[in-house]
Amino acid sequence: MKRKVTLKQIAKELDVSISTVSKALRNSIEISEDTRQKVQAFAKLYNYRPNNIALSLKNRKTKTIGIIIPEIVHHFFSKVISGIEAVANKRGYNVIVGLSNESFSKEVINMEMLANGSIDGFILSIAKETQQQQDYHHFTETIKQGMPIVMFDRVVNEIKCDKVIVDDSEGAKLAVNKLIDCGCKNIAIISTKDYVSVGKLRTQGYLDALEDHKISPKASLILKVHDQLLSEDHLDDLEKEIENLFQNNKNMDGVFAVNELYALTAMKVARKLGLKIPEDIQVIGFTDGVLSKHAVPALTTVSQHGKKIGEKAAELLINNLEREDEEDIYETVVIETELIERESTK
Amino acid sequence: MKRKVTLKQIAKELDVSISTVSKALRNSIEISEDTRQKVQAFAKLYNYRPNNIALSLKNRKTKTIGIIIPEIVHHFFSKVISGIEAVANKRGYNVIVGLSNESFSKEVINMEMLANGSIDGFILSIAKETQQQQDYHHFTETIKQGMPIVMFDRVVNEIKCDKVIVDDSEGAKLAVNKLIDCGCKNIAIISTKDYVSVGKLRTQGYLDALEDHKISPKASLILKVHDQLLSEDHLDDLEKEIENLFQNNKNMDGVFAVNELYALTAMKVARKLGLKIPEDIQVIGFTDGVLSKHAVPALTTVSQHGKKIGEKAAELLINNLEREDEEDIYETVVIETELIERESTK
DNA sequence: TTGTACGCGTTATCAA
DNA sequence: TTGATAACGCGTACAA
Repeated sequence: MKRKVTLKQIAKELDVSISTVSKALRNSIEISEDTRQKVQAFAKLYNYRPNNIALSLKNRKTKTIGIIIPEIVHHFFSKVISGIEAVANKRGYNVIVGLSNESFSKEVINMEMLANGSIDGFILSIAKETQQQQDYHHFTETIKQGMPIVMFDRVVNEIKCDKVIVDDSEGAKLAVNKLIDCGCKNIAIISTKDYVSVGKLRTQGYLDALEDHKISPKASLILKVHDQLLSEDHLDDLEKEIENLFQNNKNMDGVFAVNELYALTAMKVARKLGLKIPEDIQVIGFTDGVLSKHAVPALTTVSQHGKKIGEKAAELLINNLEREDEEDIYETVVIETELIERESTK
Repeated sequence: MKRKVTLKQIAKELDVSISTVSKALRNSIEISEDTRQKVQAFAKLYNYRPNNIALSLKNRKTKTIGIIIPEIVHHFFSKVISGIEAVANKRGYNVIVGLSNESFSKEVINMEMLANGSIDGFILSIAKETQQQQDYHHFTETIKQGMPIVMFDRVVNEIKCDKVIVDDSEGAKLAVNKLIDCGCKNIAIISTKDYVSVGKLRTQGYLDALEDHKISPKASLILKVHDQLLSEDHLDDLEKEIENLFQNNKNMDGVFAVNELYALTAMKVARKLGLKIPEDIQVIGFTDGVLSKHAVPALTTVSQHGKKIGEKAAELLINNLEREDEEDIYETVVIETELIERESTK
């Protein structure tokens, strides 16, 4: 087992100085053709590669991007990562991932670990717990120390930084308008508690769409699910809540759900109650993942274009990192949502 | 925007030497109570944290693990990552992710980038193209340079390193036995071309199970799909191939598919042909992802316990990294598969 | 054409 | 009790 070869070792072996080796490898004209060839041959033989860590230390930049997301086993976040990764690699950056598991403290710890020199900047989506506690000091601290942040999807307005979002309320409107166009009169929404920013915004879009059509919202048609129910272990409880919604609103003929799981569960309940989709009740979800595509019937959804979000976020971050002038001009990029019509609507 | 504070700055500010500061912060008994307090207070005020990169350079270890996987938008791989991440973080390691996109060259490039000092060791699953070309020099090179590798799921026997696998052929047997027990007489397998190791192994398990029950395999019941068809863009072609399978085997009453997508597509085709599941035909898939759980009917699958695979892989790697003696004793850990019975079987 | 010295941020060793 | 120095690996300005 031979260690990675360094400049020093090559220098010693060839009986020249370290800097000669360094220059020779970088094809400096200062070095004679002769020694250059010799050094390069030797380096090739031993498969020399400059040590990234040493370069990072010297250049005071690591060429790696830190990503903090709440959860990786999630189609949307995976898509975003793959978008970030694609752009990052193309521009010579690596990607390091930290998971917050929706926990505030894990988010803070993870960011601290990475902020101490491991990365050049962050791309992140905020943990639910952080949104709930509204404690954002770790973001302000990080930014103050000169490390840029790009937030996506779940963002916080108070923090000044680049952001990539989808227009959640607009996307929701798109969905609800579609349901109305398809003849639905009593449309329910299955959303999350309000502190989850996207849940709140999508609910707003739902209300706006109703208002635009002069339909007055009914409280009983608005279900704000406790988000613990998103976990795999509480599927039954989620089902029960949604079944209540159905039972309390016998005339319901449309459902807009703020994520795939809620939508699929709604379809399941409907089926159980003997309702036909889309004949008796139409369903639209948010987030275009595999579940929607392969559901039966295939689910009409609002697509967020996760990969594009990731790409854009990476671009913003890297542009910022490589910008010469140190001006703080922050952008908020809105990625268009798109209604993907499938079989769960008429 | 103030830069991260360094020992040097603290030293200058307090008019002491760098090493005094360093020692004071590490509670060295060499330092007087007085200066220790002073330094610590100052450090706290300015939120001093040692620079990871400098530590890495000095200690010649980075405390980060490199992961190379073919694809992240995939429930199984996401699960594995979350398992790795959990163990890694608990033991003070970070995780850096590279995607090969099933491409040989991307796999090589990604590994080269990370191997040059950025990480202490690899956890990886091999790209399909690499399996096809059977060019493994980048693995041997890496290992030779003293950087340990742990392979999972898609492994290659020729390389000496730790491995975490599921017993693919045993899992497949489990599934096919179940189908036989449930009364199936004509069981098809939908697999991949043989160069994909797991496809080959699962096919072997299928054949073994048949043989155990003295059922002679029929060539027409064995479909080896071109794996480009796994991509989202070729769903229609996949469907067509599977439909042919059904048409050519009218008496087929069971299907074992080596992944979720093939299984779901089989169910779709069955439905299209008017076959009832599980009454007319029973289906079992491999990989227990979200698709299986939320399919209609819910799919019986062989679960690989992806998270556990990741955890085990991380353990093996870190144990290796932190082992004092430099012995090369490599383990191959087999994670038990488990048959999760749902509604697609009787 | 080649080599020396310095600095990136730390820590360990040894000297004061 | 404190400080100077070397070392980790690299690149570069400057000296020889």
